[in-house]
Amino acid sequence: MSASDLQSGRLSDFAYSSIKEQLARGAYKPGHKLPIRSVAEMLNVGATPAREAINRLVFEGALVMVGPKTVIVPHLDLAALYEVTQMRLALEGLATEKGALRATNDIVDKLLALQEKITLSLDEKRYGDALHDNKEFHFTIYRLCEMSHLLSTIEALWLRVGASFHDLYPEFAEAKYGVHNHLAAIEGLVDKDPSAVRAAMENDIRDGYRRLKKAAQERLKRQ
Amino acid sequence: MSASDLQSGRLSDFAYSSIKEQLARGAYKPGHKLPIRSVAEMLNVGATPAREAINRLVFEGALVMVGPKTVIVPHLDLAALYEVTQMRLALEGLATEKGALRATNDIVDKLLALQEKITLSLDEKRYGDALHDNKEFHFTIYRLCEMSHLLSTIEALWLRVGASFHDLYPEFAEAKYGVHNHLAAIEGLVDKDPSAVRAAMENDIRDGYRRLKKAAQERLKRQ
DNA sequence: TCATGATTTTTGTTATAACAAAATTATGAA
DNA sequence: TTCATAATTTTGTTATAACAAAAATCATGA
Repeated sequence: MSASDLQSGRLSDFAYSSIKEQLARGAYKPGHKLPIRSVAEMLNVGATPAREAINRLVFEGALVMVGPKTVIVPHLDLAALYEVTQMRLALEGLATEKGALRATNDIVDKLLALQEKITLSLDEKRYGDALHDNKEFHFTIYRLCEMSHLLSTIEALWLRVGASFHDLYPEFAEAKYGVHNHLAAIEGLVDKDPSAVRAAMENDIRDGYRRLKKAAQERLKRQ
Repeated sequence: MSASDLQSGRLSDFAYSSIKEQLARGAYKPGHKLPIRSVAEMLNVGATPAREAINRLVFEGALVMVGPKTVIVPHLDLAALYEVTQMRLALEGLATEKGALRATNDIVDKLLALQEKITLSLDEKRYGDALHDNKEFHFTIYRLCEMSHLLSTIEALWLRVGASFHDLYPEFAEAKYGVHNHLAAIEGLVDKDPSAVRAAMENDIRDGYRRLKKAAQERLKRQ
């Protein structure tokens, strides 16, 4: 991917997406520094778009400033994980409940297909694919409420947890977590029962939180 | 206020705060355009900080892009008001519930003092002061949970509604709304009853929503 | 008067250079 | 070695100029 590939002419957006993707795939270890000029050179853009992208990610919490002139990929931080989880429960629960009644048969079919893909990916230990489809599963439901600002706020939360905890996901994903919750959510959609869908999604978020927390704690102990 | 007054050396932050303040006090009518160069000249800064501030406000939803090169102060939009209100209920409810047990006697005293100020301001028709202290009342409670990212997300929501609906506040504030809810919240804090505090705050948010909606609808009819 | 096309102006974006401040490295003494 | 201090490099920020594209204005026709 290079700057010329981007449909939007804005290099700032290109830089933003690029860094975000690197973060989401865990390309940078926690503590890794991201100086403007390095990022600019890496992406073949000027300092202005690189700076803008970095600042935006700092603002969203995906990167952190540890000094007046140093931004790094955040370290594991259980307090942050807890805070993000609480916000996720509130906002993703809201999106779920508001959108649940709008689920069509097509949506249900899409979710079922996604769940099959997820299960298959987990069986074949393709955790990256599983995580990708897991995200798509969630957002397929959240998009139903048609609240754009809510959606983008939720996305920022996913980015935040993804950036800090991505290196934990492999061991985290092994347990086939989420299958049961996802099926319960689909059932709630079919039954036109918003609060049931919400409960299922909240359960999914809480399960994920527990596993991530455990994995993070073990990681911390080992080091 | 001029650029040299700012403690943070960053002109971007100065520009951001300045525009935000203008928006919050309703200095710009909905539809007002904010071109980078005009803002830059007005604030005596270069194009870069002005651009950065505007983009940030667009990202937060306080300003909107209506064309590839035109950002304006958003028009009244009932759908947006609803969306923001739902998010406020979720996030401010969360902050309230998580922080309620940490309220000390000092906090309660501060809230009581603020409430007296609010009532006095309303009696004397100083609505600007009343709104300011109302915000301080809310955030004094929200700050108790000590979740910084949650706090800044909530602040962005207040900015968003403030920017679009500020011109409605005078007629909106006349009804002495909120007094009862605020007192109920304080009572819940004293009783160490988080869900009671949350209920009071949610009630406050909902009351405000109803009034703003009504005022907006009347305004729309009249025009 | 109104639409439509051409022209002019305005505007957002970006690369770049300069500056000040922070971060890093080197140096020195205990 | 260890710690403080000085020298050096790196870095964030900002103003500016140039460019392309959008918006506004004007002109022209019916």
